[in-house]
Amino acid sequence: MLSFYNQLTGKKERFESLVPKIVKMYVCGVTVYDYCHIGHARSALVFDVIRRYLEFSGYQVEFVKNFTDVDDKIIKRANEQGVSCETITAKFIDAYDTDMGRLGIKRATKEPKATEHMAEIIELVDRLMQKGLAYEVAGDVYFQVDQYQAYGRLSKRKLEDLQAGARVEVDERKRHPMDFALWKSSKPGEPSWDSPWGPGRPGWHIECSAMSIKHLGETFDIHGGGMDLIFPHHENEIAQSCGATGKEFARYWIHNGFVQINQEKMSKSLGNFFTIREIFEKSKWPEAETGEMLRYFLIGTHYRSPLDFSDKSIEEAKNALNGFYDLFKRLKESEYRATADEGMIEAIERCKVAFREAMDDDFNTPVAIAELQRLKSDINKFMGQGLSTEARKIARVEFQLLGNNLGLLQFEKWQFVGKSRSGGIVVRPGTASLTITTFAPTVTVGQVSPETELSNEQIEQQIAERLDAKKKKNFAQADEIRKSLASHGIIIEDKPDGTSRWKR
RNA sequence: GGCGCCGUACCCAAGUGGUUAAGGGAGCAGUCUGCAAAACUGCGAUGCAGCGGUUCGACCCCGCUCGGCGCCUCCA
Repeated sequence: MLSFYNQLTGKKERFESLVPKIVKMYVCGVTVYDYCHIGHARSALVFDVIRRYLEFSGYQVEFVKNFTDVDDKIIKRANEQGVSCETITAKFIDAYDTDMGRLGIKRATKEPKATEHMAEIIELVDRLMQKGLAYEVAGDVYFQVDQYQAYGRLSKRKLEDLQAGARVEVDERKRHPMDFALWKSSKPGEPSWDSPWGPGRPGWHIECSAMSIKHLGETFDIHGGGMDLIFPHHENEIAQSCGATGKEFARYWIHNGFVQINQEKMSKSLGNFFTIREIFEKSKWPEAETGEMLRYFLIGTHYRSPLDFSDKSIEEAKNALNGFYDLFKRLKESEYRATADEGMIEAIERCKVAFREAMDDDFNTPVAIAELQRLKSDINKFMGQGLSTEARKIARVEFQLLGNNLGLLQFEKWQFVGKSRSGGIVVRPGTASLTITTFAPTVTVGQVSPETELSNEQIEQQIAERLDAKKKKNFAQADEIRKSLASHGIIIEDKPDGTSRWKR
């Protein structure tokens, strides 16, 4: 039985969907005014894995992930560049799709945009006005926080506490300092829509309420996003939605932890972030492999814990994944013995159970991965005893099936070709706190191997020559070829039958 | 000021009131191999920041201390 931590209740709870076999899930996407960084990648990935696992568990998942395409930052960016907001948003939505695609993140079933839901947004604001939960001041509409008794139930804060520490200047026109904008009157030159309160645009929080209600209904199962959205964004969404409908909004709330650099939150204001595309561009590995390494690294830590990004962690992920792909390569080789077939089947069954237990327990991906590692090790042992060709195929399929939950182990093989070897990611730590705030992280060359690439044909040619030398017991020459290939990053593995396999 | 999180071996990282504290990476030793690689085997925290307390028993519960961080403002 699946259970996971519900931020709303502050406890790990057994999950039961509102409608049997169907899960309705809404996740806050991004504001499209810039390229996504690894923090965005983590969030998208966490919910991608959750979605995959829910599907694996037999649910049909209605997964809505929005794009915020009306916002101050977008307007600012458009003005800076002298282009329209649409130009900016179209560009970064496109970039989002590309970057997330490279990480193997599946598309949501619906990806609504705020600008396409003005009617629903206005209607929702109007409902709140009708109910006396909102008020208008000179074309702006605010939600009146103290009219919603349960305000603070998600973030576990009291209205009084919030006021005490408020660092923002209080807008005198508000009835309560924490009241937030549902509708903002537009200034000249800003995107605007007609409304009962004059031309304007929606506040940040209302779009998510409007879109989730429209696409998933007034009450739905799961709402997710980054930790930082708990307050005020999600708190406000709850207030607006419940206020308007009088019903429960999302029943389970899931929030992912941050990606950090040198123990600090990765953020634009600290200037310590890496964009996803910059990592792909600077990676010394091909795109598909880089994507899988990143994925492995990002889900190697439980989704609610912080995780520190570094070049070393990517390298570790690569080495860990290599173990699987090395095994897969050997699983493809034929064998007539079936000595250990039975044991292998047992091991696979054990792994399946353990894998599910791990994922059922608050989506514990690190443990799920550990189970796959254990299976890898088991199968290596069985292979030494003798696994039939059929058993080998079964093993490969099982890795693929379980790995699919994590979006891992789906490739036929890892192929380190077609990309120049001149990248690598290095995270340079700041030396003092003062440095860190102004520190711009650099993505630079890691391990440089300036050797020119060899084509597969060239490599095969060399290996044939070496084989020949070996047959003639000319080991000196054979070793010479091995050394030469090694200098190009090619590793040769001799098989028992005298032939060789190789890898980059 | 309010709310909250974290501190597990060289590194990453699970975990739990009572088995041998998962798994990975790196390292070392061995088996195998013409050499090598891979694989396999073994080694690696008498201890889970520190100090107290509760308990028959705590890494896990409580308190304090030290260290690091997050939210309360746009933020994945």
